[in-house]
Amino acid sequence: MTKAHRSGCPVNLSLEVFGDKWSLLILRDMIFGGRRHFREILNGSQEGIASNILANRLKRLVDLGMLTRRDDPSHKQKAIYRLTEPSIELVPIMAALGTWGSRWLPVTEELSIRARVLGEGGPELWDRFMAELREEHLGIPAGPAPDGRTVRQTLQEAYLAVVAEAGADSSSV
Amino acid sequence: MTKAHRSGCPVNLSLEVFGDKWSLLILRDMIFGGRRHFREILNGSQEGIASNILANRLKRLVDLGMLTRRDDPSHKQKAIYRLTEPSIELVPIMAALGTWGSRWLPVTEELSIRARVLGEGGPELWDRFMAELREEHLGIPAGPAPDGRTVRQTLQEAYLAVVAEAGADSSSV
DNA sequence: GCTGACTGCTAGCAAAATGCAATCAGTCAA
DNA sequence: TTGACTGATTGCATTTTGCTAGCAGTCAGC
Repeated sequence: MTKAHRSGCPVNLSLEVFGDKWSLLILRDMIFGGRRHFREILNGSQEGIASNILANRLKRLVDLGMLTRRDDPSHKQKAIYRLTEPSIELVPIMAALGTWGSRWLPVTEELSIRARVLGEGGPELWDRFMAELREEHLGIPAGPAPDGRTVRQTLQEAYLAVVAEAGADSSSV
Repeated sequence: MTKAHRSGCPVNLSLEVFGDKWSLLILRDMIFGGRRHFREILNGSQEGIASNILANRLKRLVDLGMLTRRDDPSHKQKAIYRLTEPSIELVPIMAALGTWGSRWLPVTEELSIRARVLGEGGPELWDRFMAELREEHLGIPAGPAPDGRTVRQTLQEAYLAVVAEAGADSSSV
């Protein structure tokens, strides 16, 4: 099943895992948006992923060990997708991508504020965020938050502040 | 010509620039391998890019402002591709990708030693490397190297040390 | 001059991936 | 029993990729 790798270079192998247009966006929504169900990801995506692509990518990411899939006890047809340690450790990459994109690309203020806050927080904030993701997805206690708020809450508040300041109408996330 | 963006999210926009299987590898070879000519990239690539894909990607990266193209005075048909400030600032992303890939994927020791050294060097080393790239590609003096060697030389020496230790036959880069 | 290696880059074509819309069978609350 | 919802699947047109071959022009050496 596993196709041969093009090379043993870490950058290349990383690209073989998430070097397509969708995989990293799915992981982004799971990491920052807290999404864990198929429909949550499908409908919550700003970019509008197609359901067949999403199904394909979820399967692939599970096969690659980036996600795990389990049945949701509350609904026999529902599946819960969880991050694994490798995907949790994408946080620094997400931060680097967000910082770079915010600097050089035509980002919108609402959608880049999280990236900026995370980037400015530096490795300490990333570590804290990863600890919280481990608690959420792997059941490993993270301990109390230094400032009483989770990192995701902090990011969300920054986002909401921008939205409120920017104007009136907005609803997502 | 410019197609509409899927969203203003920095991660998404970054992926629209280099979220394919080849663009980032081309930039990797230019950054770490010092390659600046079409054939250098084509033949030096461990992964074996096809010439039409390379031509397409180079054109695209120039259009996007990630590279510049100029004629080589030494040969009327030769072109020199140079990094721009945005692509030079991919160094932290490359470092993060390299660190993550080295930890979680089946990398080869020879091809991952550079990533490890760069990752362990941290932001100071990245800054120094970027300064050297600015000198090389933009003509902005970098000042003397702290230890008398360029970062690329340091990485290359680490690579050669691994190759020498590992066995006998090797030639690339 | 002539040759032969080299320059960036194209052409042709099969295979694979993507995008889009419709649809599926099963589940659950009301 | 209805109707909304679950994670997917199907079919089909379009786009992208991968591979092989080849292009016209350039240059060094003889």
